[in-house]
Amino acid sequence: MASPTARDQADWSDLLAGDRALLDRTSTAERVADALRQWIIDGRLRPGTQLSEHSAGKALGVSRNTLREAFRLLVHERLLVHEFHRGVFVRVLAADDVTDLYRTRRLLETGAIRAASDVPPDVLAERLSAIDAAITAAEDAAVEEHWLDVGTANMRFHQAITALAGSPRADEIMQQLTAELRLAFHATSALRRFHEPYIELNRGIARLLGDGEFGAAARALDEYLTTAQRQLLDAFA
Amino acid sequence: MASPTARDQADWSDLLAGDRALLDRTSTAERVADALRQWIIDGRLRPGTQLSEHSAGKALGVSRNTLREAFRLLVHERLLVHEFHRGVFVRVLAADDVTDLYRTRRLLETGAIRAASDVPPDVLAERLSAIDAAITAAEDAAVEEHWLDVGTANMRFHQAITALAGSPRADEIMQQLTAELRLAFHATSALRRFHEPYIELNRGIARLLGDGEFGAAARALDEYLTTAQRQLLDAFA
DNA sequence: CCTTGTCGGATTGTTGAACAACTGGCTACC
DNA sequence: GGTAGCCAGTTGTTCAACAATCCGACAAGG
Repeated sequence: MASPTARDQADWSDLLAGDRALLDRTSTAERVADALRQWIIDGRLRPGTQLSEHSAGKALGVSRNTLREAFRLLVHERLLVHEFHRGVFVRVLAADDVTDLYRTRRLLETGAIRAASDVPPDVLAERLSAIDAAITAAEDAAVEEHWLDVGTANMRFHQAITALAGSPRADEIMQQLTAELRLAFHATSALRRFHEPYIELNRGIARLLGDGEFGAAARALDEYLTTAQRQLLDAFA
Repeated sequence: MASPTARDQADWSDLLAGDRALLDRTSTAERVADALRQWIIDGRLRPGTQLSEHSAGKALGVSRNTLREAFRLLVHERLLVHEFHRGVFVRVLAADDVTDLYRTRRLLETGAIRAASDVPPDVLAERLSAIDAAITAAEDAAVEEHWLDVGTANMRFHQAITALAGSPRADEIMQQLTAELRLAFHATSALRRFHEPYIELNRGIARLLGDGEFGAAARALDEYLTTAQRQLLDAFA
């Protein structure tokens, strides 16, 4: 049917298609949004601070129009709020927001665990190892007392839990939720050791998952989230 | 404490605060996005069609920059796709997308039903009545053979199911998912009677919910979604 | 026949300037 | 003390321009 050369070419295009995203193919507005998002997630932009179009545009070296496109993206991700004719501000979470964030996470994460029972064994093993890797990263960061990295690794743990469902959309939603949750962490600045006690709990959940105890793992995670939520809400007051 | 006049004024501001949104307080870009979103949801803009900045801007009477802001929003909602230096197109769903949409819906909807057992009775009754209302609307539209309205009511049913969780974020996610799903319906144009058989199933689920049989309702919905997914995927081929 | 090089029109990406609309604070006035 | 009006600064939106890129057409070459 196909000559050898033709098959080779097909292989090329398959391989190349994966790297298409690497060839910049990204607008200035998106790169600006990426930068701002990282600044917010890292806590370098405190909740409540206003981002004036003029100064932010000059600082980043982009025009006002481009900056506004980037703002739209981040507003849509709830990291910024837009008040008409007043400007954009880094979002300040209310207690209600924290409650709802945990409610939504509970929905997604426990659901993903329940869905894990239908995942074929080899794929499941791969996803479980991603969970383990996140826990290990958290442990390593903890011994070095890099609490910000512990937080990052902990977020990755929860994203890996969500990834059990194997749904790109669920993954993206979860990523957005965790980014939003960072706003809460940074709002309550005194939480340097907030994440530490959860590392051990994470291990326990991972162990249950490894044993195929999906129901028990879901219940444990549910309880876990309730505790974390309460603790964060307490820190709010 | 407060003088009568002061209390009157407080009443005013409370009442007025509800109407604040009516006083435009919304940017042109958002209104443009709303319009385009409705056009896509209604199927007046077919998947795959390109939206050129020049002609769309002239048609809607807005500048190119404003239009681009609106495009960003809809791209973020996955209703449009943006190809660098090529333009924006109404999204064309692949079979994978349909699968993932149903996967995510299953996560959210069955999770919401499970969460319903913790909702206080009076609030629960209110939310269940919203579900009933959606079903009734679908039945009414069915007898008049307005199949597009049946689809809309059916979407509202599933949003009402999700609303059992009482999470604004989950509600918004679900709203986005249903909008995205419309793309699939319109891509397979031959589905005029696609929604009809589900009305009865919806009734059955609502009955189970009313009886407090949350586990059974979740299982029924899960099965329901599996069937619907298969049927839609078949229509894709 | 198929591939490759080249060209020109059309569209998008991005910028800067301009003006209208609005906000927030200041002042003067009662 | 409160209120109306004014004013500087910011945002909302448009417009025009230019650079970068895409796409189809057409020609050249194997």
